[in-house]
Amino acid sequence: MARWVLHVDLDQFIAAVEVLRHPELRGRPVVVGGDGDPTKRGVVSTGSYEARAYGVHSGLPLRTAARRCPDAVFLPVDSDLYEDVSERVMATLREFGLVVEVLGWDEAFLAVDGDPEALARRIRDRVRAATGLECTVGIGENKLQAKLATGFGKPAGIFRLTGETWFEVLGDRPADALWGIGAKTAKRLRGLGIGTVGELAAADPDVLAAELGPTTGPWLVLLAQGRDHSPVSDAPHVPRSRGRETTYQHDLDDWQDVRREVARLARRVAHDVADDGRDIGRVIVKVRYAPFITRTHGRTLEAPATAADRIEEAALAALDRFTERRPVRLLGVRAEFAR
DNA sequence: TCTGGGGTCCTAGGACCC
DNA sequence: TCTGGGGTCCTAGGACCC
Repeated sequence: MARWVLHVDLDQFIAAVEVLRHPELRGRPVVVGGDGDPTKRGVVSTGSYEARAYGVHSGLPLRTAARRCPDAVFLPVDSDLYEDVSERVMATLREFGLVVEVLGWDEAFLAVDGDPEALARRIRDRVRAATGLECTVGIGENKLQAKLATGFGKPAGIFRLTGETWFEVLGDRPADALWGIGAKTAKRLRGLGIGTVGELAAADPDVLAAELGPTTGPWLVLLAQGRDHSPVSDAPHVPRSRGRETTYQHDLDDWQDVRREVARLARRVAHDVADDGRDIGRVIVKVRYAPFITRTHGRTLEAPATAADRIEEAALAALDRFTERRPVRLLGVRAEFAR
């Protein structure tokens, strides 16, 4: 087991990629999201640091972003481009001959020995030379520490967080500073008198097990203590499911349209999974009614299959389990691989 | 005209079985 | 006198992350 874990995280990745191909935008507030039209339904994928200064962050509705930062340049999401650039970044990381675990487009863990700061600097320089992109490197004794460290190194910095400095750095921070605790869990914890990372680290795992579940409760305590034994792994990822969903610019009122759209999404999913030849065991349909009420129903296939007809059939059968006929703003179809 | 799209994992309740 | 108890599977929903 390597002594150190590095977490490499590209700075404002999507916005940075767009600035690379539109150099005239450097230094301006750039917001990437949806189809680039901030009057439509959609959210911000990434804002440049200049945009973030106006309170424009990932997940913010585009319309709100346009109000907060009217001078921003709005651009559509170009997934294919980001995928290509991401591949180049990951290839650059693999050149170091270490175990590299990729996490999404713009993050990776590396298992390393030796002087981690020296290696972090070399990585940062290599990524910049190869792609023109800046990254931040977090250093820890495990993935959790490394991941949290990165937040303190941004932008373009290097930060080390260990068992020794964990509580000094994080002890007084709110629990949702941790990787895996969001707003909802933080609120439930506050209801139990647990506000900070330090308080969570000292909590009774049995009490949290009773409150939050047998796995989640004790895991949260370990999380707050900065403990994590999960290995850095470069094993290829085997997907569990594949789905497609669409938010409509105008709600669908006619159930005939809903049926047609579900069939279309199902065939798209079938096309997506056709190449890898793995059987589908179950199909789940998601309906988000206006204003924002989401329901799901699924259908297990009689026998696992790959044929588009079977997947469409299962999706329509799942759709039949929805009884409410109210306006629909989003439809989704997800196929789960058998086994 | 607030609130994307692609995922993963966990929980809880009911069915079912011995 | 109440009417076990445990295990597993299935399903819908919740929460989180990038």
